[in-house]
Amino acid sequence: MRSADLDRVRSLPLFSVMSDELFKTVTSGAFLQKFPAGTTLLTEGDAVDFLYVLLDGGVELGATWNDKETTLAVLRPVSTFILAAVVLEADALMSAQTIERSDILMLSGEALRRAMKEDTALACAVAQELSGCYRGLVRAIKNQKLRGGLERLANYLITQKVRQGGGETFTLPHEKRLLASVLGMTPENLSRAFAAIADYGVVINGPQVTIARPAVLERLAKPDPLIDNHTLPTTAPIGKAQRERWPTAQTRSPS
Amino acid sequence: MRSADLDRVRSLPLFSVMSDELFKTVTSGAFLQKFPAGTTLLTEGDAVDFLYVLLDGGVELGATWNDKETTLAVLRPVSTFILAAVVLEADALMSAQTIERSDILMLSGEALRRAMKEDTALACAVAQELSGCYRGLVRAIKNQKLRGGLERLANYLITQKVRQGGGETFTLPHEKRLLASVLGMTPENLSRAFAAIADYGVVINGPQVTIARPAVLERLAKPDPLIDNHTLPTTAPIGKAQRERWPTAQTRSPS
DNA sequence: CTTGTTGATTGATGTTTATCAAGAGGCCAA
DNA sequence: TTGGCCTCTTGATAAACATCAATCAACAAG
Repeated sequence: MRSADLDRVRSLPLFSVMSDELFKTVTSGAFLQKFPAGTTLLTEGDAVDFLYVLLDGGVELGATWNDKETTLAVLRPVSTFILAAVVLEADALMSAQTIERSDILMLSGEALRRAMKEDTALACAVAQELSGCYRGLVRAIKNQKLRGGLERLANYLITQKVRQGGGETFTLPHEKRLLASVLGMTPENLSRAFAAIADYGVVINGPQVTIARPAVLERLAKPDPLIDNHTLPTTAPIGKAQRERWPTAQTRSPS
Repeated sequence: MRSADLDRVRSLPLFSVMSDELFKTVTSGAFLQKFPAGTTLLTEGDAVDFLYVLLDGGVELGATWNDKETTLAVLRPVSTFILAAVVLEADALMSAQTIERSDILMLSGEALRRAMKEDTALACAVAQELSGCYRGLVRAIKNQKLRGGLERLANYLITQKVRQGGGETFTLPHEKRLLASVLGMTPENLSRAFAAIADYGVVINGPQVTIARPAVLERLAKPDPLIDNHTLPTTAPIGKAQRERWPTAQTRSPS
């Protein structure tokens, strides 16, 4: 494994607190793998043997029931995933699939669990990471249960705008098909929602989105810090271990 | 505080791993309070200074946006809540309100955070608890995004039946008004759903529910271990630290 | 007993969302 | 270039869900 990749892992809050030797122990049995787009890394119900770390590319976490499918999160580097299942040694509740060619580091779950028992700082870091993930899910449920489709889209656009620097125009990071699944609607309905949101000063041009009248859009979206996590274009790797961290909200590739 | 209450706290997975002295330290600054029904313990956005432990009664965790309200979970004894906010020293994302007269133990969040740093076993227990909570939320989102209202009700009824011993008839644990909020629908719609589910062999009589033809109801509900957590009428306090623990799924009053 | 309150139910109606179907445009490989 | 495939879009229709209004039963307070 390239040392640059190791450094990126090391800079994650989870691993930055570990001693060098423990880090070596945990990563010794690890391997880095490259996957093409569309690869299923994990299917819901599978036993989970590894903690995954997305170093490059993109991963969708999804779930299925009764021939319906939905997306729970889209991950960008650098993110860990299925930490909760690793901690509990439980089966996965979500499936994971690459959406682009991706570099993924796989760490032995067993080794991580052992390391937690020996290193309080690591165990605390895991607890903090899980807390951040938990709060991200609380936000997601509130978003889903309290808002309608158009409102979810409006808030999504505002969040994207902030995360991409706050400029008037930005680019949708995924296919609209996938976005629809994230937002909990059908692709057809997302199309109509995009058409409807034009009335609020949003201009769509393929993947390019321009928010012409932010004030008008905000009056529709009513963004709320208790639901939307706008705070993530921070440049520093980690301000404090305080900040809420949820997969989809992870620090962008730091370099 | 009564020693019986302390014992109940001690038997929680979170606290059973602590040494006696550490447990004393953490609980020394704690106080037990009795609240009448309908008391707001915490409003979303509030700073969180305490870890709460519900010893008796019931608590609703809810959230609000734009004059709409929804229930994220209903807790029964013995349950802890807002652990994630305590770990991150963050503001609450949910409100907490008693739904009955309740006994609630409040532990200093500060003390708990300090204890985590000193006791690996505690930090690991917190990580496991949070993992369980996280997975509970994953289940909740899947339930919400993948199923329709009638399906959610059907699965709720099956879950209640199992948790109450599996008999043909059982009692709804809350007002229907609250149940509707948990299931993500209006009270009116829940009423209609109850009427509709009669076709599947479910007889409603006030709060009494009889599932006359379980097989028929299951064909509608299609319960799935990756969404529904049926496994909780266990008598033992804790089988292993393995079992998934989510507030609403907490061990019932042990005595 | 009467009154007021609250939760539950039912009906009528409108909105939101899903489904089915069709077509436009881009992209890749033969 | 052509044909096939995919995404996105649009329209027509149906199902699901919310809202508004009214009624009823249960219950507590006067």
